[in-house]
Amino acid sequence: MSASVKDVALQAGVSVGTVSNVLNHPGRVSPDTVKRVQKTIADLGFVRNDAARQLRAGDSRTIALLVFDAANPFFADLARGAEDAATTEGYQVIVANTSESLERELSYLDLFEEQRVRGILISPYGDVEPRLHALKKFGIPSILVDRVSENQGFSSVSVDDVAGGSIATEHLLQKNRRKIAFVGGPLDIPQVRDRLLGARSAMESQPEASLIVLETVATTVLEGRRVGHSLLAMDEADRPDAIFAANDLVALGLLQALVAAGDIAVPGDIAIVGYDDIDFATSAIVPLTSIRQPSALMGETALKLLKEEASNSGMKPRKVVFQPELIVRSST
Amino acid sequence: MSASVKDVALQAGVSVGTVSNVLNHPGRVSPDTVKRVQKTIADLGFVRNDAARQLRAGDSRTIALLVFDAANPFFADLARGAEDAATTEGYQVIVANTSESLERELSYLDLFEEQRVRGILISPYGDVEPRLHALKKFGIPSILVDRVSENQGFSSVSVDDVAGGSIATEHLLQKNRRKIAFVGGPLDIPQVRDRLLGARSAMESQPEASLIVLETVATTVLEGRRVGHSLLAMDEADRPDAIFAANDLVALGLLQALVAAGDIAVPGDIAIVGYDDIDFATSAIVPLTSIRQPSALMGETALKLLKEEASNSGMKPRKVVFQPELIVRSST
DNA sequence: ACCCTGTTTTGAAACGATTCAATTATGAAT
DNA sequence: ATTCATAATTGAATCGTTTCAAAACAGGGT
Repeated sequence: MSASVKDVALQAGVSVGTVSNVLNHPGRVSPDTVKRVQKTIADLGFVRNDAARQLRAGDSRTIALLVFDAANPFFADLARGAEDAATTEGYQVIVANTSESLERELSYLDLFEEQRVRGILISPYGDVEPRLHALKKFGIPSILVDRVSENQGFSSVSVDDVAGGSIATEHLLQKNRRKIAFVGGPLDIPQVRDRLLGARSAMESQPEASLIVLETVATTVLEGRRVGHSLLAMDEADRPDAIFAANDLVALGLLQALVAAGDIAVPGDIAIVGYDDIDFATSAIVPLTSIRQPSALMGETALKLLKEEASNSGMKPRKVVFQPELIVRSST
Repeated sequence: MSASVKDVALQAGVSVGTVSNVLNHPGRVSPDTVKRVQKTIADLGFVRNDAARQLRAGDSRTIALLVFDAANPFFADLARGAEDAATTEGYQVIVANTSESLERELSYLDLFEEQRVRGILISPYGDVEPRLHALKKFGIPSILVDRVSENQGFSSVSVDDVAGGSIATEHLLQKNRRKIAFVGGPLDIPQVRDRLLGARSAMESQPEASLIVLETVATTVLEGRRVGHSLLAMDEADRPDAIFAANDLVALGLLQALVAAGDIAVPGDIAIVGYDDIDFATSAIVPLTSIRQPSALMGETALKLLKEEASNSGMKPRKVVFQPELIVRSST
């Protein structure tokens, strides 16, 4: 169907080795020959077969990025950061989305292993560390993104979520809120757990304040809206006067439900803090106070760590932890 | 480094052909042998090398999705639709983002060609049809997404953007707006051009109404905000009383700039219509009237078309055109 | 003419899975 | 015991590239 090096070699009157050299080490070939071969390549429409190249070379130039919610702009930003860094390093990034399915997460990891990708950037959903360990032994390194390794086995790029949760909650306490609700879930997701942990620790400074937890099945706009409606149905006396949402999507969902109803004012009745500071937090119906994470920078950093680990497999895992930042807007 | 079929064959006391059959046609192998080989595979930690398989087989199970703005939730939704459909069809989707760079767009297409992907779903940014034609001749079909083929050469899944632009503008006219601004760009992007075209045609029914065009360099929140600020700086008498934004990102940017300033009311002074009806339109500072496109369904449909074309290369290009839908919210 | 050095070019081997024609094993029927 | 059909297994050939030791070539110095 399509031309191979052999065809090019034949047509150009050189050997296959020379064609390959023109492609990969043009310096080793005389200028005349380079020109002639290149012309033939153009004439025949030859395109290198990457599968064959990779088979021979043994390694690929592809890095996989696996996230569990591509619809979250936080991950979109992170992906962009990683992609930009990859381009300058000569790698290409493929992004895969597991949509919060453990099954898909594992099946993508299988796929990446078959494809012998150069490395994996992963924001894990389930408990994949054992699987990642196997991959590492196999020669495929991983970097955890937005989460630290449970047992120090992997390098990671994350934000101090405990600190973030604490900052957010302190901010609410400082605004004289005393009945705080944490909305997010599932609670076994480390990001969510840590943010809640931070919230709890901040509560200790105010013994008369209380924290309730409203768990969701996912950190999405839809779930936020659902909880918002349940708050509306609540007896007014029992309602919290502040909400710390596990991320901005949940916070926006809450806003939609609460503000649309009209009889709950934000921040008058309920103050809301989100998390991630996505672009859309600024333009929300009530501009959202949020905890900013340096998403693109995180992606970029993760890619750089991965690059080093891919070329030097004996490295000790490193942990890069960014500090979160409170961005105050109208919602508090 | 890692075990190959040969190693497995040796260890299990069978031939490589048998190992391959266990992997691909287990029915042809006796149950005992299957069991024994599978045990050996597990013991040795054998993982099939996809490059070798693809080299031999000649075709891959990978479909590429190329978009020019992965940060736009519209494309995230579209990607999810395509991915879901792909999973059920046994394909895998890799997503690549060109960030509105023509150079990157072409370089990704080169990459996909080298990788011999099964097909390409592309929402083109630049004028890539000639390139796609070459790819087709090479055996790699493409489906245009969110845009129709200039010369009928490719199948496409799109929304009638002219109709969408027309509906949006009619809605504004019906709300008694007479000085309408179209904000978006660059104007050589077909989606933008068509929406403007639709707007122009709707204007014809109202000779005393006027349409001005404020071109942007990209359809992003940032550009929307920029135009918003320039509107603020405008003499009040000259200001439009309605805006049709080329997409929701631009509309949200406009909202941020206009509403934050406080002296322009939406929709009081200026009504705004966006396009795409992304999730965040609902929770915008002024919930946004928008033109809805069935994004996930479009992704799904595109993948199905591609699948058919990949298995039957002689097909006539088909065009699927969805109708856009006006979603009215507070911003008008 | 010959040797030496450095530059180009060659072509067979290797990467690892799949295929398929050929071979061997199995067992039922005579 | 022999034949025959069917099932199971084999292993060499193949895909297209890269590598690398060896061969060919060029040209300067004696």
